[in-house]
Amino acid sequence: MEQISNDSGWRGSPEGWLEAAYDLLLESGVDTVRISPLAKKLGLSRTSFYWFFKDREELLAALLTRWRDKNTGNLVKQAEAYAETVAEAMLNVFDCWLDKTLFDSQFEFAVRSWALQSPEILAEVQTADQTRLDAMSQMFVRFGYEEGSADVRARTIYLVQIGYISMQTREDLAVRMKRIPGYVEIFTGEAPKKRELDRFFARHGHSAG
Amino acid sequence: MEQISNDSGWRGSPEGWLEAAYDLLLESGVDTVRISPLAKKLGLSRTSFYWFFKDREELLAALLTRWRDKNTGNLVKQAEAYAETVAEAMLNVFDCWLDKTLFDSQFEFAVRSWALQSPEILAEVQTADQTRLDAMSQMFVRFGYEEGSADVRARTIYLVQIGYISMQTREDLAVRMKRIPGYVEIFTGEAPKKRELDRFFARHGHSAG
DNA sequence: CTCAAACTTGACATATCTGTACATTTTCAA
DNA sequence: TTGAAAATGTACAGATATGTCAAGTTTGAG
Repeated sequence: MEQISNDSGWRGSPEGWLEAAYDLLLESGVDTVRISPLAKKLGLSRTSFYWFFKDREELLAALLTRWRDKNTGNLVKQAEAYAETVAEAMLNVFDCWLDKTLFDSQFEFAVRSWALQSPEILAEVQTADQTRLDAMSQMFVRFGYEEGSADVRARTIYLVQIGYISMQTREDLAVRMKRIPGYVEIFTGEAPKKRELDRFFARHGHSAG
Repeated sequence: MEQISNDSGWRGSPEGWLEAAYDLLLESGVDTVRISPLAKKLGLSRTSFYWFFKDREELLAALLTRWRDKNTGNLVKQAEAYAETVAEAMLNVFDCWLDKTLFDSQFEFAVRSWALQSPEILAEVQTADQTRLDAMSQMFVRFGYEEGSADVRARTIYLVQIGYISMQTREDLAVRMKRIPGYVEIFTGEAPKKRELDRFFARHGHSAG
């Protein structure tokens, strides 16, 4: 009855348009997410778009929902995951920064840029920030850090990542991995144990340096 | 011969258009920096713009030059400023984050968002990042930190700030001040001395909490 | 095979931007 | 006070976007 699949003979589909919109958003920002170029890209008539979406706004709203569902959810999950030590807990969070299936950095940046020109989007982003920061702060509290210290540490980790995203650097995985122990030490105040790092590296298909 | 002042009888001026463009850029991103709206805002005819600038591109280039001249310059200067201890050096850098005359955060964010849709701007931003990171890394080296550690610490400070900018939070100065000692401790690995903090707080018209 | 629903399209009406040409007004300086 | 330079405005031509409509085509279920 409610087939959402696309290989059912029809050329267009809500998903098709959404996917194309997503690509364009990441590539060059919301302002370039317009129906005409999208249609050209998909090789479809521009007006066929209106069969699936009421208007451009509805498409953008769908894009935002996609972002909300993915990034915040996984980050919170990782912050709450079981760990024996703070270092391990932190590395669980780090998983997000290295695994695209957990956290989509480019999407994140695109949405944040979008927020610049839309108060509604800004509100969404700030709600997400708060949720994420709370989850991470709680993580530190769980390991005995005092409330205020936990807050600053959670902020530091989060801000470093948001900053990293905002720098739009595309560096080698190896280069980033080399910095991981340093970050863990700065963030927790103590050096991570070798076996904690090994487990982390293994998880990301990287042999310990 | 080359009067650049604006109160010389003429309504328009390159500076007037640039200023308006700057305002709009910070408010709602590059894409909204268009000549028509600018003209409306200034109460001038749209076409009179072309007396001062060849085209829209030239206006945007001027905007970029303004950014480059301000933000990177001051940050590097603060990182190189004299200090007796690391904590003090770091607080010198922190000056940038709290003093709008030293570093324009909103401008910074707007330019970074702009980079999303323009490879040339992206290249500019990445050059700036490298210059700034180098200056801060050098700062740590000056205080005896080992090269690798200095790099990660410089990155941490910088990324936290870029992240903060990207979060677009407009919080109370008092709230931010309360976190300063925590940040210094995380970034340098040791707590700042009371008199270092006092001097910093005084500089920013804030009585020690 | 057929028919209705699912989908596609081209034409239309409208809006907003861009840059150029040229005529007009304003200002300052001789 | 007058005239050239500086600045502004009106009109035009072109590009690109938006959304609606009515008429078409494709698809799968019966």
